[in-house]
Amino acid sequence: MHVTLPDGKQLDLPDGATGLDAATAIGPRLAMATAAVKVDGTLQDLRLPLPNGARLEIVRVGDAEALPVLRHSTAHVLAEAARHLYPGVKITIGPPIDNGFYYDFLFAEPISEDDLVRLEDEMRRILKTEHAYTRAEVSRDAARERFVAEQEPFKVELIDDLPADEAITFYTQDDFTDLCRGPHLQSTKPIKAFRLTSLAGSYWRGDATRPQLTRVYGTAFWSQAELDEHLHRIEEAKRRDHRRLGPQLGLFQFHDESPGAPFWLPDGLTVWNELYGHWRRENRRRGYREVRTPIMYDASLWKTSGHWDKYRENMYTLQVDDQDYALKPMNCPAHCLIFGSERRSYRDLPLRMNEAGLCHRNEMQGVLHGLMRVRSFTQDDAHLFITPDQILDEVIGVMDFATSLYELFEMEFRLELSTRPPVRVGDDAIWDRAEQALQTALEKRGVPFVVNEGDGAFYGPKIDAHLIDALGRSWQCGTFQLDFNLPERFDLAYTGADDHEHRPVMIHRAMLGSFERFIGILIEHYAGDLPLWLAPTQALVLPIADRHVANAEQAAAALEDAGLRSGVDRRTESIGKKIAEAEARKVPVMLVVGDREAEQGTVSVRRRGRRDLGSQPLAEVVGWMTEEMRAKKVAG
RNA sequence: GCCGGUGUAGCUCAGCUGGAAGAGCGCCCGCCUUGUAAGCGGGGGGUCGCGGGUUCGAGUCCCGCCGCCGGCUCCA
Repeated sequence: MHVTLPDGKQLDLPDGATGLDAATAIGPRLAMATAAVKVDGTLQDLRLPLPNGARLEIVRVGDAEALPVLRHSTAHVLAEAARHLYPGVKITIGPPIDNGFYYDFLFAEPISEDDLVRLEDEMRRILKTEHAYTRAEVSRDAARERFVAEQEPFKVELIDDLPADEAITFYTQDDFTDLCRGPHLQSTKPIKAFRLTSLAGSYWRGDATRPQLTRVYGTAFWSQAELDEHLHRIEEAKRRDHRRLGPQLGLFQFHDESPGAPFWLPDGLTVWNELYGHWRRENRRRGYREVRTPIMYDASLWKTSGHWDKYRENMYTLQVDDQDYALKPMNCPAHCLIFGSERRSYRDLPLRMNEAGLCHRNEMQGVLHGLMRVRSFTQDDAHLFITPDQILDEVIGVMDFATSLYELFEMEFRLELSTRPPVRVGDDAIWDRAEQALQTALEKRGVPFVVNEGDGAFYGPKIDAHLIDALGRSWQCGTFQLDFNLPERFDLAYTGADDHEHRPVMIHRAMLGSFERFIGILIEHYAGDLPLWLAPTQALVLPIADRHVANAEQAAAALEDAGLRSGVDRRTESIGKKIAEAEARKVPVMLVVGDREAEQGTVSVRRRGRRDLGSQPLAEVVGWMTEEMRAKKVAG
């Protein structure tokens, strides 16, 4: 048999040769450094036989591509350490994840963060000796027998649930054997730079009705330097955390008296209003008409919409005069009422209705997270009432709108398409059409996306857009959902060209997700250094000495007249201190005025994060600031 | 909601095995009148998250509740 190497050369090998055999044939040093192999582009264990004619690539120790292998192997050492230290612990699964790995255990007694140190020490002790990872294919009965004997019920359950045709493999290092698909390193030797980072609860198979496990998170890198850099990056990212920056910059705050509900302070509300202004102008430009609907409704509305049955635990309900009411968790039923309030013609469609709608959802206490997940938030919502023929054009329009917003802020996003679930409403013809439209819209944008088969809502397929926070956590912001259900429930109709009544299709659309969440992402994205057009104070005038205050106030007044948010630092402090504090407040433009400037009729310009840029007439400053604001530039 | 952690001055934090609540920054007052990242001196400020308990004595130990942090689950 033969395989093809990345340089195009063919390598002849005996039948049944493994990845490691191939590496050995190339050179013994390469064989020693092999972590895994890529067969036709997919990562595979180096112990597996190679298929004839495959494209083969050796992935070496030190390659970023093999990091998941290193981390997975490290997770096994963690499990071994846990077995040594806590006899009777039940092991479950321990996969590599984006920035590390975890292993879920069921401990007889709860463990705390102090135990992470003990576990790490035991791992280091194990790693003092090099242990080979050996792979063994075993029969289902033998595998089952082993874990029954070891009293590992979770492993037994995993084996029982494996498809009948799937081979069962064990990996062993030292005295520890785990049910595992692999791939793994040749030995523990490359495991040097690792750290157990945190402890968390998790549910067996993500099911809250099953036993709660203890998850130990860790990470591993090929070198200590890379590990240190990673840990350092996390520390840096914490500085960008909007929950720290927001209160520090006086943007918003939280109070115990209303958990999960942000209080917007004057500077934060300025950011909010600028964002809202941009959003509503863009909506109008793209043919949306803005509405505003109540936040409290009679329960009958939620019975019509289906929320009363399906979503009630998440809603705030209340009784007024013996009537059931609820605060709205979504705006769609309100918009359906508006649509249904008059006879609609096909000539009225698409009818695009947008609302910055204040919604309340009773989120579980443990999931609240700064501005990212709150109980009271303002969705940048819209509903498009359309004919089935308009699905494609409107989906393209919505995608275009949303991506233009993300691009304005130079933010990266990830798109996901969710298709029909097994249980659903609407006939297959319209699902075909809808899924096709979403896919076409995605392809037209030319951006990569992942497909989550069967993950759509029962009422229609959707596209979700995720943005990433400072710590790499992903938050769903954009969501574009087709809906065949609500128009039915609200008995919505339009008169077609044929003079018959037809059912419209609805598109639910949020792009920012909510103003709260998006501003949270913005703060982290810019590390608080908001672009000029969003900055609460755009220019701060800094008098050198008290005698320059009047001059400074004139300058600030002129800036205000030009529509620029400005202020004066009137305190009797050194200019160095005033600058230091303006920098800390993230003010984009600092204008210094002293004797020289008074004489010349200028101001000295300093931009955030930069040095003295020299003096200019104030009119010139107003000119470029106005232009920068109009163009919504992200950096000056 | 669940698991683990955590809560001390406006902020960041120290406070050992229970024995008179502290520091730096901010704030207030005074001096300095200042040229591009923090001038000097003085002063005020705390029901130690809340409620019980143990103790001669609790910031410290125990129990309950609340908030926050890291996750699980869910979602904008």
